[in-house]
Amino acid sequence: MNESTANPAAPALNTRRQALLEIIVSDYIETAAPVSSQQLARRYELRVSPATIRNDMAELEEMGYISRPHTSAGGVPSDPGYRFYVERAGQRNRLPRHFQERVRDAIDFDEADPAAWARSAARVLASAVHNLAIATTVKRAIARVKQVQIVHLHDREALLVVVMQDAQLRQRIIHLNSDTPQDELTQVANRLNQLIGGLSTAELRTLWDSGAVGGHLFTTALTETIRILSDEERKETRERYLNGLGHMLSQPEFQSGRSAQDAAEVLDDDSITRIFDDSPRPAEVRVVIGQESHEEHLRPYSVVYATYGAPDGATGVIGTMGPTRMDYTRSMSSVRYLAAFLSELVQALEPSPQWQ
Amino acid sequence: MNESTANPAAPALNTRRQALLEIIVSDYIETAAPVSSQQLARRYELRVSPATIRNDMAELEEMGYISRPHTSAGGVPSDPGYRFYVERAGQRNRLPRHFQERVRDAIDFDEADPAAWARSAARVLASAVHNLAIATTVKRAIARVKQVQIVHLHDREALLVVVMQDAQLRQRIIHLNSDTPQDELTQVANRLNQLIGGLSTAELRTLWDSGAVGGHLFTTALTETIRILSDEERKETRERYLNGLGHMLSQPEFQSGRSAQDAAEVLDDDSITRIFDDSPRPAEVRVVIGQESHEEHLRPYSVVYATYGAPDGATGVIGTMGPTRMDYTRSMSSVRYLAAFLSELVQALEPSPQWQ
DNA sequence: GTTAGCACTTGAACGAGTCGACTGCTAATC
DNA sequence: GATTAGCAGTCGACTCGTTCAAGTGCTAAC
Repeated sequence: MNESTANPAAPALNTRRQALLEIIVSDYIETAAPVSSQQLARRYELRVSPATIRNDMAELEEMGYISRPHTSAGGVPSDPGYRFYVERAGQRNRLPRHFQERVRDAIDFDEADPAAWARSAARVLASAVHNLAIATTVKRAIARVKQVQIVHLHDREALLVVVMQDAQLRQRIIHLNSDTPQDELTQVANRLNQLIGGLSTAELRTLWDSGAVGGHLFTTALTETIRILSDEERKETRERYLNGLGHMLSQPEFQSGRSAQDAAEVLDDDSITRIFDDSPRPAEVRVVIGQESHEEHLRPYSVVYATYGAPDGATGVIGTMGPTRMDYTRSMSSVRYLAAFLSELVQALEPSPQWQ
Repeated sequence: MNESTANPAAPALNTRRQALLEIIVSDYIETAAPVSSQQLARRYELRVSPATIRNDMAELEEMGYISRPHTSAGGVPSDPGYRFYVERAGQRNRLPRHFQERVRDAIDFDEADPAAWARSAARVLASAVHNLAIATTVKRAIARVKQVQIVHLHDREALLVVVMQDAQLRQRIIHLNSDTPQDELTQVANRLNQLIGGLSTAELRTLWDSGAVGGHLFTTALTETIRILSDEERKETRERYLNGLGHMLSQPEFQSGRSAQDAAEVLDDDSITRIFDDSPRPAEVRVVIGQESHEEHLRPYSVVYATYGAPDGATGVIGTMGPTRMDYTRSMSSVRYLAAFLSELVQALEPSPQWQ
């Protein structure tokens, strides 16, 4: 990205002030203390005096990029300041040390278990960015059945297992007319499989409407399969894995003032998941800074997240949440890398086109 | 339970002091403020003067049941004081209002998904006791396979789905010699099922050692099935669902002093799960109070938990964690009820004896 | 064994005073 | 016109002393 690219939405700033703003944001991200003109002059080779910096900072404050806790205090970036920083420096790659190795060690491909992948990914991400991390399992917008299986439980109950196109499993209990031996259940399942393999919910409904073949058990299994698929499309069935709230609460903003309780409540409600609903296309990392969020509860925080999965296939979300003073470059790099990594794994579970 | 039953491990107390101690503990649980002799005299009909209460409280302090934040402050129960209270009042049934209805509304039997049950149970429990709640899915000490299924993915990869005796599903990717059509995969699965239905890990190993029938695919599937089962027995595969950290952090002990960060870190590490390892037999509710815990990190908290599931079958754990000043009677009642409720659900998934 | 009375202890709340860090402004300088 | 030195002014953080109310511990009387 070109150094001189300015945030299009923001009022123009001369080059020195742009550079200064970037330094202020990055210094504040690092130290968590309001940055003063003197410190800036001392720590960075700016070749101007503190007084000049003060003038520039007054200008930045005027334009809304920074604010001051009180009259005689240093500058603290405001949301537009962070936004400027993200647009300007967000594409830089700053993975934490040994991040790739850590990811590879933590995630076991052969498990074939998107839930386990998501859990591990959240753990690695949380410890890399020192904030809360969230990963969801995957889900397709359009569910297709691949195969079903009916397993005898006891008396008049059996377990219907549905393997979906993206290799995810779902199960329901079905109630039978009479106690039926496993052989017969398997027969019905096989017959069903020949008819419904690869079908979507809509196609299954058509089949059902056509009053298809088969007795009571066949019909029940078909009905329940349809119900599972439509639940799958309607409900948010993706499992969420959270990790690293402790990391986040160790940030200085929670030591005094900021309520840890509010942060904890975010875990239990669905604000985060709702943010994720508006998911970017794969490979794009999205950043929502403080007040930019539509979710009331998330206003005090920033969220960095990305979609992973197969294009037009099963997708999940991975991201991190923390105070607006978070290390955006590191967070974006880590999220980008993990999303790409998980995408590869998930795509390996997708059926290849010729078997579709 | 007889009112005069004293905690066997504790030094003897006359009846009035026992009653006083119970009142002190229950008052402190309710108000979270050190209880003074005057308040006790005013609020409860004790028929003695504050001075007498002071003498009794001095005795209770001497014996370690209560302590004082500072010289001129009221009494606060210490761990043995809570223990006394739990032994004396723990069996009383004090379910929160409409608790049964809330449980029934929240938990959907037909989903047949122990993970969904555990998630809902944790949510209901957390909001009932206003503390952190934890529920795990179930797991058998000895894993048995019920049925397997092999589903084509693409090229040389297939998905091995294992339905276990307790209706739980596990999956792994298996690598094939050559791209094999679904029909053939199903055939192998059927052949396998006739041999291995109901077998334990040990029995599967014997079968494998006998150099059983079948080609490469058959052997691979058998090997991976064995691996899944032994992982199941070796690893802690139970999924944990946590809920209500926000409730817990709203308790007054976290408003000032007590670190919310420490509490949050408990979520990420395995202290709680390790406590659960020492699981009581079903129907027994276990209470671990503060310093009684073997887990360093859990010392500042109390945990109330119970095992649920089928006797000698699949078991999980449900419990709640909070500051030592928690409502033990309510917590124990709620946990007891939920454990019984979940046990019923899980037992419905167990195979009936004749099909074993 | 119980109670009244009283001296004593202690934390919490409040306000005044001090200190240090930093800014904003003005006037001089490049 | 931009930059800089110098300086008065502002504000939070910290400390110290005071006051106040709550509650105990002890003693002597009942």
